[in-house]
Amino acid sequence: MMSEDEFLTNYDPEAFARPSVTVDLVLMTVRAGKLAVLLQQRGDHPFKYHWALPGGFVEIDEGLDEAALRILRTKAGLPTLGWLEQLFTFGAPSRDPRMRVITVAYFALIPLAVLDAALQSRADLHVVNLDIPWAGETGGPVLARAIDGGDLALAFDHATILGTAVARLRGKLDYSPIAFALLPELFTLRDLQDVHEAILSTQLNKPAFRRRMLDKGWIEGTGAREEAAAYRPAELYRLKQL
Amino acid sequence: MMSEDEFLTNYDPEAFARPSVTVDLVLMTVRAGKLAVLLQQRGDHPFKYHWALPGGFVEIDEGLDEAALRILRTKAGLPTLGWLEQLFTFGAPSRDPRMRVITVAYFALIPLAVLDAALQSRADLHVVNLDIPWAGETGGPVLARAIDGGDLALAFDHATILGTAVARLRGKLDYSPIAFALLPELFTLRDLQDVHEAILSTQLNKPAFRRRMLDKGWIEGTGAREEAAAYRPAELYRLKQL
DNA sequence: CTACTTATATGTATTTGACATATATCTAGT
DNA sequence: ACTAGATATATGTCAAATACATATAAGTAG
Repeated sequence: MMSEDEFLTNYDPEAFARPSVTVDLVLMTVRAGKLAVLLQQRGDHPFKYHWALPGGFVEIDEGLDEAALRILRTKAGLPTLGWLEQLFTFGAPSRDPRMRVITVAYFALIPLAVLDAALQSRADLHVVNLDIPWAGETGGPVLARAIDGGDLALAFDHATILGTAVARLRGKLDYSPIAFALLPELFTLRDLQDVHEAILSTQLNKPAFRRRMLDKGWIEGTGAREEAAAYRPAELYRLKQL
Repeated sequence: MMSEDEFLTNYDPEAFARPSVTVDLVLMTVRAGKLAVLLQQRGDHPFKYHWALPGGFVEIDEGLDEAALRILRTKAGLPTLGWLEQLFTFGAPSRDPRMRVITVAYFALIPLAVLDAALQSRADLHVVNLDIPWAGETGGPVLARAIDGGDLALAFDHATILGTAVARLRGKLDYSPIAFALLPELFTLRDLQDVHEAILSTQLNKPAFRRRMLDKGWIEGTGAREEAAAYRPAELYRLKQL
């Protein structure tokens, strides 16, 4: 019997069937107090007219993070962004009916304003609301909702990928500065709380939230105040630079 | 220009060079109060005589978890075990000098006694102590230490993979029942504390640890006591079944 | 100038975890 | 038997974190 090392040494890359490897991008934002995600509607079989995450093949000389950034650039015209991390790798043999595709899912966050600006010229891409039928970090698939509240069919295992992304986002929310990737450079504490509430789908106590955020030491006041507020304007904060 | 969908539909699996996909297994245990991992010494180039994680190719019709379980079985003769989860996917183009290999790392835990029993007939596999040169969940590569304290050279990017595994283990320790995968069915609270201290590389306060563990509601006393204790024998606990 | 609304600050109770100390119970030896 | 020694187990207290309630401040709109 051949050892692993011998096998590797004599391995002929063409000798065995190999899976394709793709990167799929879960690009999330908060819109009107709800989590939303960037999807494109498929025009061909399989899953014709279903909604899918933007994705693409990993090239032979390209790293995974690199591939994710390339897809972000070419698919959505987005330059740099605040948050991008590897999420999970999905590789069930049947997840794509055409052939074996293993996909490394990535997880990105961007403020709605930036995303909308980049999508001006991209009619194929849509920002779709998420409906999360579980609380906390329970996990499980999520639903995508059209503007009229209708349930949008998701392609492949993308409902599961989206569920994993939401669970990751919720889990990291209070021990990492992940929420700031969804806010502009200057923001009020109410803005920050709105983002947290959208992600968690819960109401938070205001004074407790304020103290918690200020105690973490991530943010600093600017002295400036928001403008065009209907009532007392709040102070603008910014993320502290290391 | 071809759309993504058109491209996928017309995609010829043989047309483009594709990466190989492997699964690498970080099988950890606690030995004499220290974290240790299962490694094998390579006999051929590249990284001849360096130490490597057990791993193997993902077959074309095989899921990722399935591949990890197969490698666990064939590499180490281990049947079922308490904990197995996907860790992270490593895909730098240069990580294997021979060809492009993307590896999905898995993370497994097993009590030392079970591991030792399975390794009786496997002279190529060794359980090696880990030396973690950072505190908490800082992250970064780790070192492998021979019995005499010498530094063992690790193959490929396996020092980084091991570092990721340690960070994951530490991070999950107090919000998931992960430590019990390193203990036999019956254990004392001191046994449990020893496992925690080995993983965290810190000393823990005994009464606080006891109360914390009992309050979590994961374990239940059996009424039985340990035998052959030098002094007062402690009660044996077991993990509650749902 | 007043009413209204929201920002900001503070007071207090509950909970969680840390450390110190006390009590109980076993073995080993006299 | 009894005692000493060591460890298991229990409790007491304190500090930090968090939640909710309430008070005060500061702006806009009439």
